[in-house]
Amino acid sequence: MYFRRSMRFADIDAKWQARWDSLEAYEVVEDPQRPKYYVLDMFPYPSGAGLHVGHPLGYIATDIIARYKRHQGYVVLHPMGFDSFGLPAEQYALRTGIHPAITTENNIARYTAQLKRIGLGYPWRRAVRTSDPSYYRWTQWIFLQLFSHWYDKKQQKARPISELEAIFARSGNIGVEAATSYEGIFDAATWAQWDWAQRQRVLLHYRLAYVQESLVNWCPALGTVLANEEVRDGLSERGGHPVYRIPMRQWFLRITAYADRLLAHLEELDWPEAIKEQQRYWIGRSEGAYIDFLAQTPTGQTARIRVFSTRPDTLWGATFLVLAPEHPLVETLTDAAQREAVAQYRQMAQNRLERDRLASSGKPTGVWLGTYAEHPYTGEKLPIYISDYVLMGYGTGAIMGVPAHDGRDWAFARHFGLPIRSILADVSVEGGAYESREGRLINSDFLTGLSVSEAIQVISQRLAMDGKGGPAVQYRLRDAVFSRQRYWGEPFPIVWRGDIPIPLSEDELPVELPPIEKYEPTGDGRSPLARLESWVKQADGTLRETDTMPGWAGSSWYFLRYTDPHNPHALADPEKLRYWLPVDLYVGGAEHAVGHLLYARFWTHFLYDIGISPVKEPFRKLVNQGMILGRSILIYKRKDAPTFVSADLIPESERSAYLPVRVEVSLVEDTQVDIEGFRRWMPEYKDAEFVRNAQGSFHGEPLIEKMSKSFHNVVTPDALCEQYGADAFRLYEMFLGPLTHTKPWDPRGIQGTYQFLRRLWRFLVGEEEGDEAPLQLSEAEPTSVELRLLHTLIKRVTEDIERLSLNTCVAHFMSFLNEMQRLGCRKRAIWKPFFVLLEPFAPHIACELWERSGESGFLWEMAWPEWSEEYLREETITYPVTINGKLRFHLEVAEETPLEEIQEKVRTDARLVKYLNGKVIQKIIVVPRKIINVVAV
RNA sequence: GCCGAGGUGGUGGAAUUGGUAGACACGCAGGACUUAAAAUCCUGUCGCCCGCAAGGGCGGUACGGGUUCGAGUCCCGUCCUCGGCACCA
Repeated sequence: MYFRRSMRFADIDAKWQARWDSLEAYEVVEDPQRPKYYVLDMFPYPSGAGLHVGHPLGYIATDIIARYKRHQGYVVLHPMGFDSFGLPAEQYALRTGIHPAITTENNIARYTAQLKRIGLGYPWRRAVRTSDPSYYRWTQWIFLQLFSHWYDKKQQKARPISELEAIFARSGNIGVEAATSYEGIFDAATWAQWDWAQRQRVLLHYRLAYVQESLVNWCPALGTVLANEEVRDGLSERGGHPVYRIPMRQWFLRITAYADRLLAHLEELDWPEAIKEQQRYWIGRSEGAYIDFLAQTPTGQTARIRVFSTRPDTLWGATFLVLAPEHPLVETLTDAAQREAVAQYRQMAQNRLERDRLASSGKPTGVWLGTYAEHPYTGEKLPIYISDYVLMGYGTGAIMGVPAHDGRDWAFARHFGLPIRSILADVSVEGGAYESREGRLINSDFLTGLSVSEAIQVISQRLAMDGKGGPAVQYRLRDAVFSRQRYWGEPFPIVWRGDIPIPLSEDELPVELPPIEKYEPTGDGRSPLARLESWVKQADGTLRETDTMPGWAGSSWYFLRYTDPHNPHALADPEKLRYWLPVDLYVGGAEHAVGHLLYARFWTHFLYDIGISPVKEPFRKLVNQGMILGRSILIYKRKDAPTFVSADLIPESERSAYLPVRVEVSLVEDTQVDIEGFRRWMPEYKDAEFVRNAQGSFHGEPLIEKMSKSFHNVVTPDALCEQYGADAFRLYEMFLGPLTHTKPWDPRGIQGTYQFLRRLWRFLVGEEEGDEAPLQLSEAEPTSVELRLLHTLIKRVTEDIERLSLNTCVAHFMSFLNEMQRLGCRKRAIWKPFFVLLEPFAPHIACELWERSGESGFLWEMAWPEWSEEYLREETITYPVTINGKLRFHLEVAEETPLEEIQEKVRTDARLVKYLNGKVIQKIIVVPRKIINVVAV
């Protein structure tokens, strides 16, 4: 009986899901007459493992918001699609020879079925996938736009490269303030002399998409280059293979051009402070100054070493210079006697993995070049070192060592016996550097007597005046590597003529990814596409680019495509973009804090500059859903024998004699393990001995940890939906706790929401009714108590949805049902609005109850009920009375009783005397409708 | 080390601007129905103490201070957990 009845929820699910599909209930069309709401889930990568219960947490929340907003009259866009290019499908192809397109197709089908099973109301006709040529055609198009634009710092926007060519023809690059890696200066005459190839080489330094030879993270095992964020401790994040730094020609996007804007616009975003802070740090703006030091090379020439410092005021405290080992001047500045030692150090630094560098952090290393630089004002000789604590990629790759006021410099100076010289009055630098900016300068020529901030101003100006440097701003942010030597990604719309990249024209798009037979990397760093000569070699002698784009290419603009997903003529219709953007609510995991979210912002700013995106910032409000942790079960095996012992029989002191083994959670009921199931599941233990407890059962021990296949603690939504129905599953996901918190998945807990729906069903439909039994609601007038409970519910649920407190909404529904059961209320006037309130959370059962109660129309289109304060009012208010803050008794007064009268009632209350203990009442504080506090001394 | 979030019963959590701490559930215990189990229903469930009982007292939101008539909530200090970053000049 239990089994048959529980199946009914699954039947109801199927009925309504089929109906929504056939009605296309969740497709959406723009309506300029009504307000829009765009709610978005982070783009999933369709992995082979399918969804576990952690994934849909955010999807269910946004589905509830979307349905709620729809009831409120908004035109709601809540789309879903797939980020379907990526390494896992390619690595699967390497193992199996199955084309990534097929793997991806299968995985998407599985994901889609799982998402539909949960009753998520997506407009599936709008689904996009990044690996579809009709989609990546526009990813390639955006790349072409980046390639054909440069960033004008004066106008603070991207401009067409043709305008830059016109400027160069008119006046060279003098006066051009651009985001560029070009360092030379040329005039119009020089530009006119250059041939086409030379001009292209120069322009490439200005384009927002450009190529550059650079040190990259080369991972031989994956046969590919990794982004910095994909490398952890010198190992690849995926697979944990060693990574080496080698030079390679790479595509880059000039995100640094947008650093200032990406930083400044964070202010206006309704995002969690943690994410904003991470982006601020990632962009890492720091103000300071360039300072030029002159140095004599061993051959008697003069070299200029430019350093960057955020503390130019400490110039008189500098006692040495340090260059990054890769710094281009190291070669020329090295004295013959030091050549060997320097070469060795550079060799080591280059191949040294980050892992090793971290392991030895704290112990300074470095080598003196054997030469000196001259202090720009005192002329003092400062020794020049190289050390790997100075990074080539940040600032100028050179620093002045000020040991008195920088901790790392201090450690370095101590280690090499260099002088430590404070330039701040009354400061001790014996035990360590004084890094605070408090104090007055001493021994600093024209800076002496100034405060730190004054001195920074003065020296910065003075350096600029003297031609020895000047104020400067540096960013931690680097340009983003945009090349991947992989197959399963977007091909570049680029061909090469010699060393010059040439963009294809728009009408040649999309450049389709050709089929290949071997997925192995070529081993020399090029992508598998390089083997396809027929594809690479063009009739005109040019060669196709064989790199493909990284995973974040397609995901940096997908939210734009959803507004007009099948438009063959444009990225999207401008009208539709204007209607839908920005995204009003974006929900996803915090792991995308700096990667995806920064790139998507960058692309949107760029597309805004060139008139495509109507907004600069794509995501107005962002919410990070918390992780759902799994509950693993450990059972204990004797280390010395194939014997498992029930966990409750092992005292703490004997634990060390046992080895914990994780059991597949589906073989466990609470902590009790199905031994036969375990033997079948893990045949290597099929003959093991199991020691049961006195009750004859065998127990494991629970452990809360990340949900992962390797921990055997994965719970999938599919089985839960079959057993309890999609609605119980949805409610439980929400009931677990606040959306943003990390929380464990307790498999027993779903009983609670399941029980709630069963009680609701039994209360309204009845115990043993047949499948088609209608719902007999009473037409009687509701009482004031019933109305008060209903309107309280409306108010609570509405307010809680608004602040995304969905767990408390579920609790309110439960309390409401408890009350109605107690009152025996089955009145239509009460339950009809309830069904609307319930629909966003439990759409299947709500729709079924709505239909059975004889209501017409589609429940999901009904207006959201509004509460009315007049029903919330009670005739009497029960005040808690506290004496000096301690709760003593309750006092009931009529609603509109004046303050004085309430105070009088308290003062004369017989119960008061007993608690006063002879104390004298000082005053009586009445907080209207809340509390009464008697102050007595 | 730095940045961010957090610490409330056996468990997940609630308490929206300072106003009855522990809502709503899970689990557990006891009971009803049943030959029995499942399912369902009822009762209890922060700790300690007094009472046969109804009921009452004291303590309690990581720890130590403070502000306030009143603090889980605000302020100062300490400890712990989780997430992120890591030689950024």
